[in-house]
Parts: sequence; structure tokens; C-alpha cells
Amino acid sequence: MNYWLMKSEEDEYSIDMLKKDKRAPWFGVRNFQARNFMRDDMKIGDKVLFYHSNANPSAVVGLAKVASDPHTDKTALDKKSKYSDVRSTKEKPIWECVDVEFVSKLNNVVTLEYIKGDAELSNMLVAKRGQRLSIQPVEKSHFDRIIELGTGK
DNA sequence: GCCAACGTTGGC
DNA sequence: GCCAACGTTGGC
Repeated sequence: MNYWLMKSEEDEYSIDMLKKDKRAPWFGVRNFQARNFMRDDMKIGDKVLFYHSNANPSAVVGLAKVASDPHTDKTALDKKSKYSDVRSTKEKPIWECVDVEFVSKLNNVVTLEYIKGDAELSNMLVAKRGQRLSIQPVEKSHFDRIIELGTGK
């Protein structure tokens, strides 16, 4: 079992949209490192922290899980899509993604500001300066701490 | 909206 | 294969 953090801009694809869709392919990732995490390291059932980036405030807002094996990101082949990539072909697709399934929203969002100030969380990747990876591995202890804070008492 | 930090591209 | 230029991410 692995743990992940996946970023999405709130007005692009929010936790509420995932809640409504229940399950969605995580298309649009155009970074090789992030793709490799999905393609090579994610397993069905892996737990995912859903993070709103560029948001007010930027925060972990929900919980999701990996719901499929990696598959071709079709938006790369779609000329009309803003994610279209001419280098990707049906025969040799460059970009892959997994499906992500909604689990829950956090009662209390865990903000980036809080993460940076929390002794247990401050060394999370997402808190590192200049860290732009949209998919990041998360340590179990960090994951558990976020859930503890997010579900609240 | 600004801009630092970073990944990618392309000329050489 | 180096590295400058460029485009993007994302916090602020």
C-alpha cells in the first residue's frame, strides 16, 4: 500500500467535482516524473490525499483512492483537447493515467500553511520550496497525521 | 498579477 | 552533451 498526494486546481477539477463523478481518470498530467508514479508505482487501492493548488487557501481537502491500473491518457490524442500532445500516438502513447475514486471530504481542510508549521508534517514534499510535482509520494506517518487533523474531533 | 523555481526544448 | 531561452507551476 502506497500513499500519494495529488494536486488539482480547484477551478479545474475540485474535490466536489470528484465527489459528483465518484470516479474519474486523472488525465492531463504532462510531467514525466508524475506520469511514472502513476504508471509504475500506483496500485489499485492506494490512498490519495486530494490537494487544491493555487487555491484559497491551498490545502489538502479530501481523500481518494487509486481505482484502476494505468491506461492511456486519451486527452493527449485528442486534437481538440488542451492536453493534446502531437508526440503521443495511438500506437505509442506517451501519457498514461489512472482512475481515481472519491472517498471522502475532510471535515477540516489541512492547509499548506498548517503543514509548514507542523513539526510532524513540515518535511512533506508539498511544503518544500519550489516543489511543483503534481503527484507526490507521501509517507504513511504523514498520511495518518493529515487524516487525524482532517477528520477532527 | 508577480515572480522564483523548475522542467523542457533546441541550437550549437 | 551543454546550457540559454522559454514556458509552466503555484505560492504569495
